[in-house]
Amino acid sequence: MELSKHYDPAEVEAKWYEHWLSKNYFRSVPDEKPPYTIVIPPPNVTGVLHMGHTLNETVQDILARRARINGFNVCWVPGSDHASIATEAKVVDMLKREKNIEKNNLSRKEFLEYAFEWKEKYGNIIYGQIKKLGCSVDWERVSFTMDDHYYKAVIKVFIDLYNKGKIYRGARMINWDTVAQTALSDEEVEYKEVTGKLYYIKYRLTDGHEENNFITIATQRPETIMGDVAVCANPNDNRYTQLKGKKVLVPLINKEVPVIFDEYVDKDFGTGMLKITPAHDINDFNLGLKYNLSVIDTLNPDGTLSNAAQIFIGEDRFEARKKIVEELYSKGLIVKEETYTTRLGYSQRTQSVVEPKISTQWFVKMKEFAIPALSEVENGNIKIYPGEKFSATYKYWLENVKDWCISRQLWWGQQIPAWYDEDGNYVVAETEQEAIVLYKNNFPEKDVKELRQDEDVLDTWFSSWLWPIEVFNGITDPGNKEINYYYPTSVLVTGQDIIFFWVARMIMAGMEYQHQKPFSDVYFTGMVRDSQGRKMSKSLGNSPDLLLLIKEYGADAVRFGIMISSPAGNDLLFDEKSLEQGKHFNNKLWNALKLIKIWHRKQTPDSTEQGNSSTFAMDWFESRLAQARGEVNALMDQYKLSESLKIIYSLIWDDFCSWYLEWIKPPFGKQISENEYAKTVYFFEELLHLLHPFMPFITEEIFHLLKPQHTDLVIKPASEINTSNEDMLKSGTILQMLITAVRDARKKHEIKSKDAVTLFIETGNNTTYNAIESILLKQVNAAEIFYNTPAEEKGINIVCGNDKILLQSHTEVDVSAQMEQLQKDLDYLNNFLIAVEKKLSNNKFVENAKPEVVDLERKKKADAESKITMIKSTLDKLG
RNA sequence: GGGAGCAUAGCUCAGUUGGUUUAGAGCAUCUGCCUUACAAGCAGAGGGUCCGCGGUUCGAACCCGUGUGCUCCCA
Repeated sequence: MELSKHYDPAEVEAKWYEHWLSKNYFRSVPDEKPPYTIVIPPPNVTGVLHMGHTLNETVQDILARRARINGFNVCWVPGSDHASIATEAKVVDMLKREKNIEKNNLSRKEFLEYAFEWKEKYGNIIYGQIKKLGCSVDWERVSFTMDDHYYKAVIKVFIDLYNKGKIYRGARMINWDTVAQTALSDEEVEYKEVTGKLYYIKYRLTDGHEENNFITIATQRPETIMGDVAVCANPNDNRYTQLKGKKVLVPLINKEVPVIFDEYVDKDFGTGMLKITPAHDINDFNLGLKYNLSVIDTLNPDGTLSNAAQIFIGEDRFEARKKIVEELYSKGLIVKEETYTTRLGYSQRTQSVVEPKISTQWFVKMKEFAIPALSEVENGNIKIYPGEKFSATYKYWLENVKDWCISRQLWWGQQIPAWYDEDGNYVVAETEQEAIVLYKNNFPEKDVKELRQDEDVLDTWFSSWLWPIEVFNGITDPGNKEINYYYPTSVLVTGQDIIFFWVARMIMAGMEYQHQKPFSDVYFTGMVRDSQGRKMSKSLGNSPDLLLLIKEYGADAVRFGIMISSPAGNDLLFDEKSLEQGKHFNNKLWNALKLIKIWHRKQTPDSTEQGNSSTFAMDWFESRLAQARGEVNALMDQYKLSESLKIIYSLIWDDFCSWYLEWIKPPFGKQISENEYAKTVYFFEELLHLLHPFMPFITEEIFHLLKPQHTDLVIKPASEINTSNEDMLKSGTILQMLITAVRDARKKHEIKSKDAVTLFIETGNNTTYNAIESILLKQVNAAEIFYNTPAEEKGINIVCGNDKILLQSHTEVDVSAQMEQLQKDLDYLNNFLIAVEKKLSNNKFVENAKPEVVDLERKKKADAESKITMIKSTLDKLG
């Protein structure tokens, strides 16, 4: 079969993925082998995979494929997340745009039908991308956080925690998203620094009717003055003590409110006088509780002013601010305004300014959950990679954790199983029937036939925190065979940005319901940025389309590119150059295959072997391979994936292609022996196996093109690692250094590669040269080598290690250039010798340093001295 | 404002408990090659005040202190 000039990934990748699926290689059922379990961090069904997902899934696939090769029963569970707020927003938007339907005009049931349609469409897009990328997930286990059993699990957990007293309902200051019109948890608020204005507003005192009898209060939010219920100063602030017992009028609406005193007020901020608006500020709310003040909520859920505001009713809060400022100015009630830098909270999902709001919501008590979640990480039961960076953050959050607001004023999600009567009394139960029974028991005096279920749904994270358990039905069917086998999972691979949202809460849920950690290791990937270090975002347009990248470079090259530039835990600066590097690597592998296939047609019996040189090449590479495999294993165990890939890349490109294949290559017109051929094929297979987790498609393809196989690479067990022979490795290095030194000299003296040269080598290391001689001859195009024989004519002098080489050729050599080079070497060595001698002449060093360190310095000294002698004698001869 | 981390070649990063020659890799750069697997290639080369300052030590990229700059998390 004729192999094409360049490797073409598209067809190959589709073919092998189909094949792997048809053989059920990714299917996992519990058996006697040790399990290796990964649950995918479920992508939101809001859209498509971005580069962050790509990095994540690639890392997981590498770990999964490696574990599979290493004899584990690998189970990688795919799935997606219903992403309550984000998806509902997208569906609402789509309905409006495409169908001209307002959510308000739909029933809950109708809306959910549209939402499920959306989920089908986008869920499938995501799964298609995961396939294209080559992910070895078990497709019979696709899970979704709104699957029937999953839904039941979430409800079951809610009821359980409520009954345990760990969930409660109450009015609290929460974060309100005026666009999505729902409560948010503290974690869903992002703070940004912005420049605002501080308005100094006059509040008139009620007694004494003189015009200028007023106090001035600074506020950033003049639109909330209608919700003021008091003004407050520090009791130690002498400027205001005479106001005790007085009242002031709120501007524009002329409402009378008292002046109160509390040490909370900062005397130095603004005028030292604070307006108290309990409905719109958490601190004001707390003061309100302390002094028994009323709460006047002047905002509607959509951020417009409510009836309670009395003026500008229905105006948006920011519009209202402008108009109120105008009106205050026109009435002479603003003293001044200042620019002021402050931090504002924005909704993670809608990017709107979050409104602090008093609202009755459901909360999870977090303090108790935090204790085991913290100790599992602190006692090393769960290991975080990279550790130092995130353990402290994790600990801080858990030690300062606040209660978790879990109710959302949305439809897309698990509806809260609380049932209310008309007076607001409620019970918590899975079904209405159960609720009625419970209700009759709890409220025997009432006669109610119908209860109304809570309209709200639960926070998405309240479902995804059960992910590692419920994908195996661990909540709905506790102690079943699968959860017992697969749990705890082996590793969680995710982004550092969801350490609190998800990682910490999964540990909490795991400890609560399985009494065991959900995963042994957590591997945090960095964030994917563009090559200039900017975050990838739609607005910047710097987020590439995964499928287009795969089309252009192939999935293997995408995987290569993203992994080679992705140091553990660090952000990844995505650059298509690295994908190109991956594509070139594909081509390199392809060409190595082509070369070996050419040899295949021209084998001869073993008796005509190339002799010592091929034996050396094979023995050396055997050792080099063993060494590299050991390094890769050690790195992989520490999740240093990028470094592992670099080692494999260099092993294949440099050691195998550039050195080994050239060394074993038969001379022009000659043929390779059967033994040499078989060995070379074996090496290539081992290399493909080592690379397979990173680049699964091309490795499987070449593995099969190399020779007829009884198995597929994807499931072929890894062979034992042989020990590497240190002497052999050393000899290999000497040979490489010699070749490079001679080639360098040839180039510097412009000796054409076609001109054969003669080498005179002065060395004490004849055994090594015996083994490597024919390779050396071939690699530097030398006709002959003489050992320890004085040369009659002049030539180019080269110092390599402890040996001296004289190179003779037909080309006229430039003596001065040679001397210059030698002088440079001599200077370097002299300086080096001075440094070593200084060390050795220092008594304290000789006395205090470890003996082996001192010996090493002595050896360095001896080495340097002998080299210096060698160079000097050469220079003398030349001069 | 509180906390954490980082600073090594033009870029992105390695550098294991302080001593393996005067610090390594990939990419980029420069030079020479269409050499019978590969120009998506081969061969070779250049490139560093290890952020500044001070300290500990016989010895510091590495440990300690301090300054500067950047990043992230939390309020």
